[in-house]
Amino acid sequence: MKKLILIDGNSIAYRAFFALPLLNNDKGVYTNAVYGFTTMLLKIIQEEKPSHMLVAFDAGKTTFRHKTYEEYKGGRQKTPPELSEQFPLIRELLDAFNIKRFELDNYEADDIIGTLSKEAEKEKWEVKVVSGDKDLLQLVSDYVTVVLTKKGITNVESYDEALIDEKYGIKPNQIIDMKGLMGDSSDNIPGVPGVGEKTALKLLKQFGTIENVLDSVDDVSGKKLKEKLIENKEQALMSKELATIFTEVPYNLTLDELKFGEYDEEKVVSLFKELEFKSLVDQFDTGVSAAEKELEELSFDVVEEVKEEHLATPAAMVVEVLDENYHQADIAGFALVHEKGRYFIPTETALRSDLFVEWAKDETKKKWLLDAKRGVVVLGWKDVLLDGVDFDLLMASYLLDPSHSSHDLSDIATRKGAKSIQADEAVYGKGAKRKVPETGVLAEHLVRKANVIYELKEQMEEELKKNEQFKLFKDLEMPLSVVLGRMETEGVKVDIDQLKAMGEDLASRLAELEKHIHEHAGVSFNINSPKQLGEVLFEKLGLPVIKKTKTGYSTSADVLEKLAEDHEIIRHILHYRQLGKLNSTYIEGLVKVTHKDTSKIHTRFNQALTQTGRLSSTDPNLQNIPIRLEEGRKIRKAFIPSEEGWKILAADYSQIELRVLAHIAQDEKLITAFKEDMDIHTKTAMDVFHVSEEDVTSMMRRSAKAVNFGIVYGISDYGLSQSLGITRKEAAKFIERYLASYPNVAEYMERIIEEARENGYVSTLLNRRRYLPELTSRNFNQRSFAERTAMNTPIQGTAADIIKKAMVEMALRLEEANLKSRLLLQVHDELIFEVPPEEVDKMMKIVPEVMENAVELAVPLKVDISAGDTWYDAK
DNA sequence: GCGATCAGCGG
DNA sequence: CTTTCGCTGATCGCA
Repeated sequence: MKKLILIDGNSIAYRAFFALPLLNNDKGVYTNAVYGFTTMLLKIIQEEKPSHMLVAFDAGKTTFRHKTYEEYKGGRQKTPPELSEQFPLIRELLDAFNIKRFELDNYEADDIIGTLSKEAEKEKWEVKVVSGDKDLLQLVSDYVTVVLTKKGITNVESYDEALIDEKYGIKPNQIIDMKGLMGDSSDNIPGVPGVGEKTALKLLKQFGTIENVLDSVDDVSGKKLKEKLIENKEQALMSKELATIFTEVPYNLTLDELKFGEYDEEKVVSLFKELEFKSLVDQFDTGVSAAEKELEELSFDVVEEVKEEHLATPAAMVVEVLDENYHQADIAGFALVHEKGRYFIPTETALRSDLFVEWAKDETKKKWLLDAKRGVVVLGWKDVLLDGVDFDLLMASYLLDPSHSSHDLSDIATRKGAKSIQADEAVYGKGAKRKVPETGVLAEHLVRKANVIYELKEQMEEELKKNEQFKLFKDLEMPLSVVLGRMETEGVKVDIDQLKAMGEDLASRLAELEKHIHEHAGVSFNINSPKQLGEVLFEKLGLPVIKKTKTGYSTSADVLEKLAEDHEIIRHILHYRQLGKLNSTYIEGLVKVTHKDTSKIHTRFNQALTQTGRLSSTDPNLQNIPIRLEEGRKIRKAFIPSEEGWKILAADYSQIELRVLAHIAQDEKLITAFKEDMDIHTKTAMDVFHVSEEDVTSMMRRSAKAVNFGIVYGISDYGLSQSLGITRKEAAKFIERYLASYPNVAEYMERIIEEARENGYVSTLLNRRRYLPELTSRNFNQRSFAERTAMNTPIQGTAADIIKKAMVEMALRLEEANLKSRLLLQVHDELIFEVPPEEVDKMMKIVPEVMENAVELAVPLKVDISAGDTWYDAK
């Protein structure tokens, strides 16, 4: 049975506004109407569990009713600004809940609601109309009830025909007659003077309709009343007309589009947080989360010995690892769900079973997982090969919408309307308290997880196909996860002794620097504490305060550099910072994660995190090993091949993002520049400053480079001003000049924003998507950010697509050619391999060829490659 | 033991 | 008032 809720948005917002004191959040935004609206909404959702929902709003000031009666709604107080500023927030709220909202020029919310309720009624849907306006009662029928607010906002009363009869003694369709007679001061509907509710009802009980009253006016008792009725005949009829809800509003919605159900819980909670609806955040976290929902019964078997019947294809599979870091981690257990049943298999039972191990490595046995790489790698460490991964729910969820910060199975289940399951955190606990629960609890949880994967596979693939992302999913990200898994498991060899030697050197130099700094300061303090350092510099030494953070003085490097002339201590501090960073993050950090026996580092690439499609690397992050300063670059000397005599080979795309930009903007100037393999920053300087190549100064090139940098990373004029040390205005002018020099780029920037606003998302060459709802935000910062994102994501994302494609292709080539060379790392535009000496020449040819031909663009892709004994030497 | 804050590395 | 991101480490206040 379908159940449609129709909400009179304006009416409820008004009610909420006047019912509640003027709350505001710490940014000074009034939120009381939003709050009231939200509580009402949550209550309705919880109590009514609607399948469909719509909130209607009044559109402009005038409606078709004004043609009938100019003074319609005349004399009304203007909407207080404290309320009108809350409407955009209410809209945002509804969007977060994925509730359709609708307004239409010339019509009131009532008319929209009336039209849709009639429509739904025809389909025999149950309809609930929510409003504070009694006018709506005219819509009540066998299928339609009207919920009116009584006092406050959540105190409501549901009107069906019986209740209307009880209260007024009339039928719903007589409400308009009642209004016609008695009028409505709030809408400035005149009615018949002297007739109030009592008289109106009395007349209607006797005559049924206004028309009948007027026709039989002679039978009306009371001389005065009779006169008034005759005198105001036209006015009464007009008033009835005004009060009549128009039920044939032209609209372009189908009832199905009003479907309510899936929405982004995170988005809602984050909006609540922004609005400071603390109680709602709490209530929401527990009240709507899967944890509190009653879980349906689910039968399953605990496998004691793996038999044929436990293994089928396709099968949803859970390989549970509690440690966040899955390298060399313990497996808590397995679950399999397929057509033959649902099973929990204890770790040992599975791993000692030849049947299971054979099934796992059989690529014809299709497995569906969440985070396949995790499963593959953890089993790999136990020498169990997992092949035949046919579907990865994590990748699917990420590609469909990368914006979700959690791709925890319970969150995906909630979002996608699958059977709800408990969050891992609720089952295992978090932080130090995280532990494996008793077997029964664990088994059930894992089986439920596998069950959800099984349930969602088709739906997710359909969604991917609908978005034309299936190829991206199946031919790029899925194979890539296998490649990444191998890279992670292989690891990178580290010369630990060298690392330690560098550490000792750094430690002694740091001690020396510390001594100097304390002497200069005349006091011993912790240099690593920005708080203490700030006190010393700005209070004790009285240096000028250049920038403040929200908790105190800023002591960041750019601030310190400005103070370098003022005091000798600054140089030492900067140097201390530099060495300290190297020592703690890179030396100590890397030593800590280097495997004792093998001297290898196993990072993890997160393939489902960034909004642009880039990878990230953790535990440790091997994508930010120093290179710019020689001192730091030396760290790379410690990254060595894992086998004697092998080489490290590094291949990086030259200016891949700007080449991608040239391609998508189809900018002839840029395309030519790349075809001729010019130095792109020099070229940009030439174009922006209108000078010839010889006249480009280093300052010009630096500025041009910063602008190019800004284009690639989507920074603001403020960001550019910071990086160039100029004013925001000057930075804005630079950008302007850049865009004037490359009109096609300017056109692209405008086009992509427009397109994103229309579609709600931007996409990359290979159809990766990023949704940008903030493009319509009323908040300048949010909107500007979304606009820069719209411009930048197709560029950075396409570059990510390209290198990912090259990686998959490369893995294939290595296998086909039976090469021993191994891909070790990816650093956004760079691939690092280790290569046996006899393959170096071959690889120096193959790698650039594969990378440069990963896709075909309007410009050539260029790859620089070099080999050396260490990562440092591969430059 | 945890989260917030500041700082700094890479692309 | 806040302006590429993602990751890590040190400090500090709080429980």
